Amino acid sequence: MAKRPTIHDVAAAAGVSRGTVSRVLNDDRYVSPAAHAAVRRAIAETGYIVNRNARSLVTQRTGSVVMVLSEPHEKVFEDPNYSTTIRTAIRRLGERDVSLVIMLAGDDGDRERVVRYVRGGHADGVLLMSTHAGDPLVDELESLRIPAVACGAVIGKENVIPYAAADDREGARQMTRYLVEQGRRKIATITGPMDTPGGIQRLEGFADVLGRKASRKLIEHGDWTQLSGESAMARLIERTPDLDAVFVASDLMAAGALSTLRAAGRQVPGDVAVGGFDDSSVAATTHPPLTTIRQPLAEVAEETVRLLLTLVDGGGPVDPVILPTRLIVRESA
Amino acid sequence: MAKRPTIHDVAAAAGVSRGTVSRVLNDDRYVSPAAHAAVRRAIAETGYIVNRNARSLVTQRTGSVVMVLSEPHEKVFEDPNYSTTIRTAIRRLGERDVSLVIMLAGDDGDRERVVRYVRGGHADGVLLMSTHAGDPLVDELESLRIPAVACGAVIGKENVIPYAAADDREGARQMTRYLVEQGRRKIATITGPMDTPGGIQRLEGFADVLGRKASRKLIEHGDWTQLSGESAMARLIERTPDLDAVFVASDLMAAGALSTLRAAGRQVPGDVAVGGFDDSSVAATTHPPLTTIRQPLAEVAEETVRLLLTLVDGGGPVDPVILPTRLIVRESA
DNA sequence: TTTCAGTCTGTGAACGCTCCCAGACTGATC
DNA sequence: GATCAGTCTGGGAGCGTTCACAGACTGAAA
Repeated sequence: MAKRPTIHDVAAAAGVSRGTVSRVLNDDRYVSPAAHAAVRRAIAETGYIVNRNARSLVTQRTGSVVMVLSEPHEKVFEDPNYSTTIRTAIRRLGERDVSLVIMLAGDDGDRERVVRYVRGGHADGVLLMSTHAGDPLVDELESLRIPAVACGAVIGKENVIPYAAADDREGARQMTRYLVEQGRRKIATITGPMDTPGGIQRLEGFADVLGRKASRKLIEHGDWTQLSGESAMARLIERTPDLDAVFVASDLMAAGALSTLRAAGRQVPGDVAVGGFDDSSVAATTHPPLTTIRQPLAEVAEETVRLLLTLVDGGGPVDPVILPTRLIVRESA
Repeated sequence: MAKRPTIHDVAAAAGVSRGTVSRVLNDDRYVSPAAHAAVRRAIAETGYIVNRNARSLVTQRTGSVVMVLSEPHEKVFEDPNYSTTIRTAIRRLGERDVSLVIMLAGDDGDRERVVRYVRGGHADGVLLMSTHAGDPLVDELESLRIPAVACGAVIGKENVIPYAAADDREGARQMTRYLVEQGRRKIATITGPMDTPGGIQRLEGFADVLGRKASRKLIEHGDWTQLSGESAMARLIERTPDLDAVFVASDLMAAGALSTLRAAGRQVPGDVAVGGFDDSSVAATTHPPLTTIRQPLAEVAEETVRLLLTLVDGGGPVDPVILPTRLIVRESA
């Protein structure tokens, strides 16, 4: 392979200096139309491409951001929602010619690698995914003063790490209200982990609507996995056999709840109505298909990226963005 | 934030020259134990981290590889299998301190961006995912002579792009044999797209077992999506109402086939046995749970990464790796 | 005519690293 | 004590950019 052309080669081909080429490359002021045209032509002729390493060396900017997935290894991606977010982020960043590096932060070794990466100046910004409350990584990033945003709030850091998120609380209210309207009287809930915004806020929304009817014995906690949905449902029907509805804080857990109910001989929605949350891809494949709350995942991802790019460009402090959810009625409720 | 320490600072702190520090950093020969210790200590004290840009500028190596997802935008990630592959790749690469950049290659604009990225020397290698037959990107990468491997064969380029893959053909044979052993007589199949290895080879395996009984009218094609599974199944039962089994080349399509069968009033597995492929996460949530073929996805991903790193390290030509599949019996067959 | 602001261009000096070469120092061998 | 191979170290050059600055040229205003 022939050696790659450098800015010198372009300058020579265009009959101008390095400086002028650089100015054209960076859309700087003060380049005559003639010089501009000559440089453009020379770039096309030589097939020149800027060397980002050389550029980064002097600008201290990398043209890439890192997405950090803070889940224990086994769980990463278990939630199909990740896919949408990643895809959307790549696309939006790509349009701005920013590339996306993905790193895991499931254990201390991983976290150290992330910190080293960021401290090494290899990313202009950090996009946090599913970061749990108290994650030490957040403090470290904060002290490095690198632009950071989160997709979904970081509990306890809502005022430090800007974020975009779906309106979990209102979404939970929508579903709970719907169950009430359908005439359900004994409504239980299976929540997510209580150190995640989805876990906390979806329970709050549930309680907002039911008030004191949301008794402790009608609440069980899961960890977003299907298996945890199964066992939480089992505990609920054992404790309150006459419940007639359950709001499950994620579709995957709802799928688990459905199998438990089926195994227990309860008809859905005849005996028990089941409401999910997410409108993820499993929602359509369960039997019966899940009535659920759709989160505008793509929009959340887009907003997250927008926030990050604003920060990276020095666009000053930004406010969290909360996007509305929507009830999707299928057959389970 | 204080300016980041450079190799000069470390050298000064250790009382040696830049050259010696660089030698320690790169595990070069000829460094005295004393100098080595002094440098290590100085690195710890100063909190020094190498600047990869500066290093790349001279070594022409980046310490990162790019994963290219060659699917039309809407489809990327639809298949939950992506998640496993990405996660595994990140982890294995991370262990070697190689970072992973993900790019989309769904349209020409995307492809051009990928080529520019690679031509710009920003990656040491390319990991292709689900690349279709005839993708122009492959030729371009070939001409750039950058190490490239694929996760799953690239049709028509099997001898050019090394790959790791599950044994699709044998997997299809396993399932078909199983259906025959269960006493099924009229066995149909829903294939994947015929420009993908999974589409082609799973059909071949099916035909291997059934011989001339695999008549054209028992074959329908899908595009991996659930919807395509639904409609393919509808065409099959219309054309051959007395079929008693169907081998579907992916779990997602099988989920679609299940709903069509249910809507048509056929009992599964009573009237019609359904066999899937992938053992992806949907396989357990369908009703009834899918009997399917498990692909060793994580191992495939690991092998793919290993191949790539071997190439990147100049480890010479490598051979494709084919890994065995396994029948998972649940309830649908 | 002079002055001046505005426009445009070229050049040297970084950025932080690795590579290579020259040279110093060891100890063993002739 | 000279030679030599092996070990170890320092420093100059260069990787491909951007940035700051100096200087040249314009045309309009004083």
